[in-house]
Amino acid sequence: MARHSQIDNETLIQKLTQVFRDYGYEGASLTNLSKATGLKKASLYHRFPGGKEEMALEVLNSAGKWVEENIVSPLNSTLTPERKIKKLAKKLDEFYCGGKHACLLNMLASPDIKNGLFSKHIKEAFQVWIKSLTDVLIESGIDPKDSRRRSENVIAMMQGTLVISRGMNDTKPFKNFLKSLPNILLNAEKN
Amino acid sequence: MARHSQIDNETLIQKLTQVFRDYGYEGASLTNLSKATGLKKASLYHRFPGGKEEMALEVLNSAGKWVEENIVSPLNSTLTPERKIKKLAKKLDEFYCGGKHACLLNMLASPDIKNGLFSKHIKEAFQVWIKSLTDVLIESGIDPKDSRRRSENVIAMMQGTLVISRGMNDTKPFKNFLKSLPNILLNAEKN
DNA sequence: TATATTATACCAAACGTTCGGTATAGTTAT
DNA sequence: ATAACTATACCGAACGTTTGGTATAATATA
Repeated sequence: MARHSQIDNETLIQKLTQVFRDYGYEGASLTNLSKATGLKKASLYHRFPGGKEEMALEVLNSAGKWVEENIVSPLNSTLTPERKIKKLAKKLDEFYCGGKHACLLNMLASPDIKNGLFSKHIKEAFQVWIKSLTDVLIESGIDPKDSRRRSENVIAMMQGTLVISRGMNDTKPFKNFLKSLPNILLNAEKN
Repeated sequence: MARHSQIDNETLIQKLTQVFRDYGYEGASLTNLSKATGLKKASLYHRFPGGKEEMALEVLNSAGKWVEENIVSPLNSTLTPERKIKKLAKKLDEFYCGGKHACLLNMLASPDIKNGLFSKHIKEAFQVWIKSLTDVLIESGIDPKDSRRRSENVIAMMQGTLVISRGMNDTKPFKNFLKSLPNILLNAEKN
């Protein structure tokens, strides 16, 4: 009964995500966000009456949903642990664009932005990551405590290689991490 | 032949460092920096004529020097590899305040701030970290290629556990990383 | 026509930065 | 000894710009 949006919600969120990932919260100015989406400020405020805060929260939620559908859910499927991990690696490569993009959880983690508005989301997101992985390892027969420890290590490696890939302007660290994923998770003796 | 500084250069840089580490470049406002140092904005410009850019660069340089003196140099000493790694863990704990502070290399890594003004420094810093560690492992008898791979993994784990510790508001991940450091570096079979 | 959407113009507040000037210390000249 | 001078450290106030945010008018669709 009215005019059509000139950009659908999904791709809108996607464009916003790119800016928040590359610039962080403070660095993601409305000018940036406007340029990236092709929408003027007023239009952005029409779509997100809550302003920048709402945009960031929606971006965070959207990423959470993507992870739920593409990572967590497959990890809960009936595939063998080996196949799950292979699939995981593929999806991670897709999610982080081969290591070219930083992680939102890192870029929005500062507890000092907006009175820690994102802190809760981020904490929960990390917990989801770790739990999903842990369950797979337990299922594959690894001792629960060891499973948990390995999962935490893997999430740390993921975040760390993303940081290093960005800092060195070279996606190799992240790529290598993905390659070694199955080995680390399922075959590691120590570490 | 002039008035005394009310804050010496070293502690000044130290205070600035805290702000840049907690807020990132864009988040570190002159108001923040002023409050943290006790110097008014104009006074900060007297000490750093180049403004915020110069402050961040000095902070980066200072951190680099600290690492050189407290990390790299001990790793080049005549201690046994085991003792070096133990010392390393202690210094890392000190450097990152037990995991309570983020790493500058992560917080300033965005290639989009100031036309990538910090990119070169950050890249070099990562290379220094990795090379120093690699040399120790080679010295301890580990295959050079393997040494390099392990070192990269350790730096990734360090960055990753810092990210997670911040995101989960819990220093355990970083603390656990420090504890496992000697094992990962010297005894690991796989990963 | 009715309404969802976008564009123009605008705002107060905060941003990084600059400037005129004061306070304090050490040096020099008397 | 002391007054004049120089050099550095500091600060209040303002600079122009950009920030996030808001009216209000124009546009396009149904």
